[in-house]
Amino acid sequence: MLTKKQHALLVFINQRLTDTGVSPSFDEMKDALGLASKSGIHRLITALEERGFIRRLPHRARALEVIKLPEANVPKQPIGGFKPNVVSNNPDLDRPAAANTVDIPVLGRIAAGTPIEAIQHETDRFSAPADMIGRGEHFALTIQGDSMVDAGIHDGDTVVIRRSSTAQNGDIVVALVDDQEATLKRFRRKGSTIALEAANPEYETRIFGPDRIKVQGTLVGLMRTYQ
Amino acid sequence: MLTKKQHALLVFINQRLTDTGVSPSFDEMKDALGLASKSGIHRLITALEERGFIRRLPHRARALEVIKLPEANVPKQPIGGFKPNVVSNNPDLDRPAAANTVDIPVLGRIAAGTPIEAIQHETDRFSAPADMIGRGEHFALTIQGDSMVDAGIHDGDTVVIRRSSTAQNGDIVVALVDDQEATLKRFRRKGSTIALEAANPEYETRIFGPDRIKVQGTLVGLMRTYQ
DNA sequence: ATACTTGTTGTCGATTTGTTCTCTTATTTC
DNA sequence: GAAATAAGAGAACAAATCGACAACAAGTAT
Repeated sequence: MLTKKQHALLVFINQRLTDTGVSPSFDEMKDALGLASKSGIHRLITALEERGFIRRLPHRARALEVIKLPEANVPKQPIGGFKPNVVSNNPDLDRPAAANTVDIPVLGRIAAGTPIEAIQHETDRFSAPADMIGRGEHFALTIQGDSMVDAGIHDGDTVVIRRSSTAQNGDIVVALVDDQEATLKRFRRKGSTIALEAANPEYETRIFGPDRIKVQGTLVGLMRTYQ
Repeated sequence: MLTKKQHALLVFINQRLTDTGVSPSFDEMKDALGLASKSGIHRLITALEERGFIRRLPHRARALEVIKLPEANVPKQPIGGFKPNVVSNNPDLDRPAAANTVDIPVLGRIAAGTPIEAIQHETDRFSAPADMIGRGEHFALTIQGDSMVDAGIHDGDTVVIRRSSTAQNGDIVVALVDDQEATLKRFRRKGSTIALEAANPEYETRIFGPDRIKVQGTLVGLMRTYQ
């Protein structure tokens, strides 16, 4: 899963994080790996993020977070090492995700109105109540736009989606149109075409040939925070 | 995840909070970090809040709360350390289990339409994401009726309420009318009267004298499950 | 041969940090 | 309740630190 360099960097980042609580900067990482420039680090970080080992806030300094470690039993037991009262240096990792919640990734924003872009990388994590999650793979998205207001889905809401490539008539789904735009709409199959209906009279229902639409998942939950 | 300064400030705030139970003021933080001005503190606080380490009440003095600490196992065990009859003033931190959730009671159903009855006893428990919960006591209710649909609150939704006896104009609140009926409505004070507005043209706004209404809490979150 | 990983150099713009000041809002005090 | 004081919010400026990225070269495994 990881190359040596990627692994080495991940271990270093984790080390620093658990030791000091402060993310290393690109320069510090560069020195730690004995490189002459930060560019290599940049690529390694991108790769680690892509593979889901770390998360970072874009355009923020020292904003790295390790979200999982490679299964490898990194023999990190420092020889005389002992860890005072700390079971793990990364509680988020071993906790089988709290009794009644399931930790799922937030994969970005999705247009309820005019589609913006396909689903991106993980941008955050989110704990959803277990009873909202059935079996299968789930993820969350943040709603942008108001095309689904009549279904009680407002701008800024977070929706929980169960990954699935099929849908029943009437389901609200995340659909990928022409492998390009992802949008949240009500799914309806009409004869040999597929209609994506908004839940807002100001938006029109769009009808496509079945080959232009790929269902990414179906809506299973919604959360909103006021204030 | 944090820069040195952010980390240093977070540690300081946590220190003060666990030592004295009182948030440090911006000036005290400024002195603690050896700065000449509070502005820097302001930005650091903003960054910490953005990263989810602290929470604060806007426009309130000394209203900080640490909601998580960096993974670092800061060896903060005061040498002869002992904790005076306080397990911790920050339950969120020692609770080893529940990741980012807070367990709150569900106190029954509430009418969004015609009020049914006052809030009953606990009927269930519910795990809400921590970021939905601010400070204070919270509880959940299940919505019955459709008087708030235009606010995106539908029949069957679960709402999270922060217990409070006051509300700002425009807040959605749980109001007890004549000590009898509990209802979820938008709160608006008009002169010496209180208006409870539905978010559905089919329902009328009801206006009461201030002595007939008791605010029970304000709406802070909403969850819905499809399927 | 081809694709991928790794190293390096160097540029450019963004973020972080420290300061000074001004304003608005809370909290106290009289 | 009014005035005085304490806090917090935030704009503006400068300097240092940082991260994003393009381009080119070299090593490696398929």
